[in-house]
Amino acid sequence: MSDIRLRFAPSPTGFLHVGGARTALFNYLYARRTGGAFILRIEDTDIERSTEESVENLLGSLRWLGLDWDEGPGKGGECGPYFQSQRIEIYNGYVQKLLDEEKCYTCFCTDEELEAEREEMAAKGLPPKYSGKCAKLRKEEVRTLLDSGKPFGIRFRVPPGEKIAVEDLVHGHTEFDSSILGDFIIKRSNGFPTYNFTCVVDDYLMKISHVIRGDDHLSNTPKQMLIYRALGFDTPIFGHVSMILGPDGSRLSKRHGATSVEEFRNNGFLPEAVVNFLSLLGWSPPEKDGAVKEIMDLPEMCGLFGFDRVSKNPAIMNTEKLLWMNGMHLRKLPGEKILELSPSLLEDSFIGGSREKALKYIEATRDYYNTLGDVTGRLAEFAEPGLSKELLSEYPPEKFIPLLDCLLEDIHAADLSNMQMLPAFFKNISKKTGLKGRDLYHSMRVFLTGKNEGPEMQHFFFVLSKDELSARFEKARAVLKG
RNA sequence: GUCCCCAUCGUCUAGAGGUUAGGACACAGGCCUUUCACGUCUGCGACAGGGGUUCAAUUCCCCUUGGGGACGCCA
Repeated sequence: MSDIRLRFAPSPTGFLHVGGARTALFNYLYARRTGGAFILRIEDTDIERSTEESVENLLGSLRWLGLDWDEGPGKGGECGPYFQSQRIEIYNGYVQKLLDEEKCYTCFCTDEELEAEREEMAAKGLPPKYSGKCAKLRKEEVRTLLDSGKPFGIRFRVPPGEKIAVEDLVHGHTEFDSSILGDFIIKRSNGFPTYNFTCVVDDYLMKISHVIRGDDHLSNTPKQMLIYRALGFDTPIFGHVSMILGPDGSRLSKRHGATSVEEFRNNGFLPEAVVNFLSLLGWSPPEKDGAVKEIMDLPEMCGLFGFDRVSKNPAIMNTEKLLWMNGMHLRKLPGEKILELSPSLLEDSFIGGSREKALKYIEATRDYYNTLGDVTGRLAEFAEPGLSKELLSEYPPEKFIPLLDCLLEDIHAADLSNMQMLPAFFKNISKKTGLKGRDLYHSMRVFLTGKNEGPEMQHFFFVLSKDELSARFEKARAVLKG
């Protein structure tokens, strides 16, 4: 195994978002591509918002997508624990180190004070950064406040006027000036350290070589660089992947419809399609023989992925293409697999619990599938129709009763077990009755299904048993005879 | 407001100074076909605007505009 180590570090405060899923995917792909390790770390330092259910959901979504991790929850690993909430002692040690070196300080400001300060800055048209008030506190003052039991947080002392350069894998060279940064909290008054601090400590301790995350963290990076410096850690390679936006170009949110992996799963999408679709949001596979192969499975993507082809632009989520792509993946699946994914198919009254019939039905209708929901969506077309005189009014008895007679006679001896045999069967019926084209096929469709459209006629003869075919044709004959 | 990022068809994107600006989804039409779908073919459709640099800019630089992000004791 190489020294390349990547991680996905979500906070368990909700479902796995498509943006997060894609970040996880890019990390996974690069790790697999390079023979490195893919680590999952749960960033649950916000005890207010982190929930156990979110953790379970996150893990479930990741597993469903097929993004298996080498180290992390349920897997263990040398750099654990992988829940930040279990690493508080570790962070405290580093906070103390910084405190001893006076690279951070205690802050006694209350939320109200900070809020007032921000408003004041905003009113003056200044960037709302912390004034550094508590940085000026004398040791004795701090002592007194501490003794009085006043709550306090720990702030990182940002050195002013420093240039902070980030060489980003996707954005290239980016520079920040530390002066735009206010001293920021690295440890809350409730004792829990904050993201920018834990992230640095863990990425270092877990020997992360590449930090691949969302664009929204780009402006956090200078803060983290400062912490790396203060702690004397080497910095990893950064790569900031663009955001995924909603159809209106704004940040993706609930009002944009399905945005979580969970929802796509529930809506009949396949993990291979979701992963495939997400991979193409911000990455393009290299051309091969002048063409791009867009439909890929995870191993194929692993073989092709690289940050040289990751785009800087934010991407708007287009569900239409996902739908198409899902169909591509779904239609490729063997019938058994589709049946396994659509267990309710067996409960249908037409299928009657018969695996054999279900598989025949799948073979006959698979070209119509885009989502798993479409699998059962065609059943109504196979159900026994309620035929009436009005429905069959287009079909004069003198012309079509001979057809039904002929069908009823020939069905028994015919081999309907193979769809390839059916064109010959129909040809023979056509020859005997003199009916062809629409007269022949459309009438059979209506007699059999009571509908004007649906799968090809041969599919019905393939799926329906001879008894069912006979029964339906007999019924149609009875209605025609009136 | 300040700082950072981004800017090619409606959408995802290829392009890395000279291309009829390519592909995919969607859309329209043709073919296949009893219908719909699948498949296939064709069409529609873009370099945000303005300045530079250059013999030559979609491509490099600057400005504007637009979008996004950060400026939290959220991550």
